[in-house]
Amino acid sequence: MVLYEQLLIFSDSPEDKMVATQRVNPRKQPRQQRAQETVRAIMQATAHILIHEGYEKVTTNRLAELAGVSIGSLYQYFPSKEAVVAAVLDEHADQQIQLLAQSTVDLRDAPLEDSVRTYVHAQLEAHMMEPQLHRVLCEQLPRIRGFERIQEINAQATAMVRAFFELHRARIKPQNLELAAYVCVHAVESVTHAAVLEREKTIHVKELAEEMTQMVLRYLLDDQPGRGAAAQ
Amino acid sequence: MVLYEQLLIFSDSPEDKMVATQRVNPRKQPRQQRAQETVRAIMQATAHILIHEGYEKVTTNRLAELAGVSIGSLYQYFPSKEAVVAAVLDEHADQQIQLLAQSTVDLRDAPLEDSVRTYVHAQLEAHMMEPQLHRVLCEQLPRIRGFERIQEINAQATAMVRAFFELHRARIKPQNLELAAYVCVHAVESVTHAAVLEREKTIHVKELAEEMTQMVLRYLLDDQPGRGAAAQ
Amino acid sequence: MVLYEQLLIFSDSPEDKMVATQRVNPRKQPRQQRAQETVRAIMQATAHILIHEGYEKVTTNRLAELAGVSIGSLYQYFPSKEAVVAAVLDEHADQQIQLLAQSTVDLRDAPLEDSVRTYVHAQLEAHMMEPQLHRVLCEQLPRIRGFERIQEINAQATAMVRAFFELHRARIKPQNLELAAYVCVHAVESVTHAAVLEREKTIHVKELAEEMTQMVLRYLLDDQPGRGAAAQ
Amino acid sequence: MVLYEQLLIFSDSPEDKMVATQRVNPRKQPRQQRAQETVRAIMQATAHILIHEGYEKVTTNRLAELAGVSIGSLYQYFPSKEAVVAAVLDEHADQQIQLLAQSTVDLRDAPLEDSVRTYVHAQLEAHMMEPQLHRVLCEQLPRIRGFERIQEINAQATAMVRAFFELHRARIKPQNLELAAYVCVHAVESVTHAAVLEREKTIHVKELAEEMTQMVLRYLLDDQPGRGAAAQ
DNA sequence: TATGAATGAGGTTTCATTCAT
DNA sequence: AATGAATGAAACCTCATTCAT
Repeated sequence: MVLYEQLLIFSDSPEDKMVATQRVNPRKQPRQQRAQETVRAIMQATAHILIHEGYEKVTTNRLAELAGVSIGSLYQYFPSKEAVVAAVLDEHADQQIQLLAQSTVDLRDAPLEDSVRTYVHAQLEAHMMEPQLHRVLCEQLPRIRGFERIQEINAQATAMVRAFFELHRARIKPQNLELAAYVCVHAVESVTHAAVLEREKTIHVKELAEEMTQMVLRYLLDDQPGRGAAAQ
Repeated sequence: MVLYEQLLIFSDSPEDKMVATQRVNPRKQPRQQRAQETVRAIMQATAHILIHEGYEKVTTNRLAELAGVSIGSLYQYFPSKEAVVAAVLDEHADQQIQLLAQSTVDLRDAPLEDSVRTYVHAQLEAHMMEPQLHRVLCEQLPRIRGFERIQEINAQATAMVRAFFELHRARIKPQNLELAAYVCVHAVESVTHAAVLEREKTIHVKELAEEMTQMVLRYLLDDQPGRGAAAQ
Repeated sequence: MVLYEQLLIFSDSPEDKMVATQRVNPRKQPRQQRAQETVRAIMQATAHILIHEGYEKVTTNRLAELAGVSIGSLYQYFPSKEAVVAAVLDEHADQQIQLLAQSTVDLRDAPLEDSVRTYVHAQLEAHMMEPQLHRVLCEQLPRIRGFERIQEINAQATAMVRAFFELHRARIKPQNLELAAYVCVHAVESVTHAAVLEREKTIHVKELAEEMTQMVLRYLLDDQPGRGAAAQ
Repeated sequence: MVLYEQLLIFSDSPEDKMVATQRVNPRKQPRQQRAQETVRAIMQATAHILIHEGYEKVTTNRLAELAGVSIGSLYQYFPSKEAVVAAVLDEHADQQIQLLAQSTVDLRDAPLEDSVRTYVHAQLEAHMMEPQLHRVLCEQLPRIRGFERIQEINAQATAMVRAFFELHRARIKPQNLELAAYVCVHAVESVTHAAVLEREKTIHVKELAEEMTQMVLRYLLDDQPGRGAAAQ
């Protein structure tokens, strides 16, 4: 439960999102169902163009056209082009966080080895949701808000992992748990990231996951129990 | 010498660069000194705007104005705005590669422990050259060409590291050297990357370097001789 | 009726024109009346500049300014400068064809002499509609699309005249009716053309028409009935 | 000899051309051989681009590059881009006129039938010299100077033909010789023109020539002696 | 005389956004 | 609420021409 509770910090509750959105979006909230559909259509159109044509091709007029609404309607619900893209980005990030949170529920009592393995797999899965959208958001959108969000997520993940390490402090070799958590989180996140973004699947995902698990465990532990079972 | 020779593969010789540049740049090469100065001024202006105002503020007219040349002169040497930015990017990447190559000369006969430590430090140093420019190139320019270049560099680094692992195969635990090299290169590169990009220097560089070194070594080796000596 | 039906082939019906225009014009069609007026204003401005200043002076900014609309509005309805000019050209050509078609209605049962005379006069009248615009379109616009259109029109006119000759084959001397039609159509068209374009009206139009009629008739017929009546 | 002498009016003598060129070209005349070659290279480059890419693609920088000279050298001998094109146009027109003049030497004592036939053939040949260049000059260059030159040439040809008609007035039916000459010259010129410009050689040149000859002769003469002999 | 670097006015076009309907 | 016509600042880029070397 440790992880679950921590992760919920990331995930904005619906109310939070309203507030957050309102910061970027002074426009009225869609109340009627028709309006909700309009917003959805716009965001889908945005994702579609991002995936298939890239950020440069995202223009508000095109978004509206593809969404089948008028440009005026778009500006009823989004205050600017950036706000539209940010909404798509947020939705994707939220989905990732949800997945990560769900995957790491109830790790409190698990052995360290299993927890690490589960975390690594959760990261991989999270990166592999809608990989095309993920790719374009990572590659092309740092300037909108992506970078901050990723750093923010990683910072929270580091805090969580560090807290988790505290529970197992006795077995863990590195003295500086903060630093150890930082290194582990970033190493796992970015190897995962790189693996997902490289289109050619020369890298077998399961093998990669196990290798990362090994790296983290060997780094953390002096003794390596259960290693034989885990080795590929 | 192993590393040195391999790394020189990255670094385009001046002649290669002429050719490569020409592929993106159908414009004439500056022959007279005056023209060389023009090109330099444009690239410096570009770096300056990238650092201080971001990519969105890079416009050809502003570049020319800041460089103190006419817009026409810019287009004599660069076929497009993207080409100017790409040139800056290339120059920076080349400098990084040079540094990495120089730092890892003569690792052939060194013990594995020292080699890894040297490599990690070289990565850190390479990322810390002109960190502001580095930051903006990483954050804002993936779409120009940065992503491909980074992947390319990492791919070559992986090949190099893998070849290096072969030399020490006897001591190395992971069976799949390709995968091991992949994981190590990406982990080191991206932890480094993340550390450099986070502005707040809460992370002490030397400590971080040592931690990454430990992670890699423990991952690779069954025995950890000299670990006491390496610890700071 | 022969001529009338044939000529209607030239004249695109409104629906056809929509389609044809769309091929050159990926922009949206004006739906509201306001938009129609905008399009009209742009085309009138274009004609005005073409007539009074020539093609070189046609720039999109000037067109928009003279039309009293913004440059953006111009690009809402025309994809390029050339498209604007092409639209003006098409409209003029269509008007000419309409005139020619109307003038040659019901020639089926007329004697050859009258038919030829009517055709010659129709050509003259067609060339004399908006002669200034006609002049500049002919002189300065072959590269937009004018040349193809003229050749196309002449090709269709040749087919029509040839079919007409077949009806009178018995009286017609030249054996190769295709060739005869080709020569007659081009001769009449281009003498007319030259006469209209020469500003100085040293040439009296009526006389010229009669002379061309004589040329064609004498070329076609062995006997020249009614020539005395027609002679000037 | 009548035609020959008249035609020489068209053809500028070398001295005249110097003068004429100087009107458009205040630059120094090439004296050294090297300079002559420069001028030649520029004009050839111009013709090449005109033929293969059209007028829009003619830019002074490209001309200089293709000619293998510096842009500065181009401006030593031509005062403007238009002057370069005009020089090519003039050279071509002069060549056409030369050909026409040579072809119609010694028509003074020939029978009218032969003279007309010779004239028609001469027109055809004149239009078929370098047809690609001819085509582009006619289609794309009216605005430089082409139109005036063509009208001018036709005006002189009309004068000549009219003078020729005077010699044969007794046999010629049309009363208004000026008008008759006008019609004949333009009809022949433009049918020829159209035939040459239509790329598909569906029209057999010899047949066409004979047909035009017949048209002119039948128009001019009441009796048609030797017509049987002429018909192919 | 020849070179080619430099110029910069001015061209075409885009696109985020507004606002009358 | 929805529409879509209109806006216009501002982007990119060309190319005829000049002039220092």
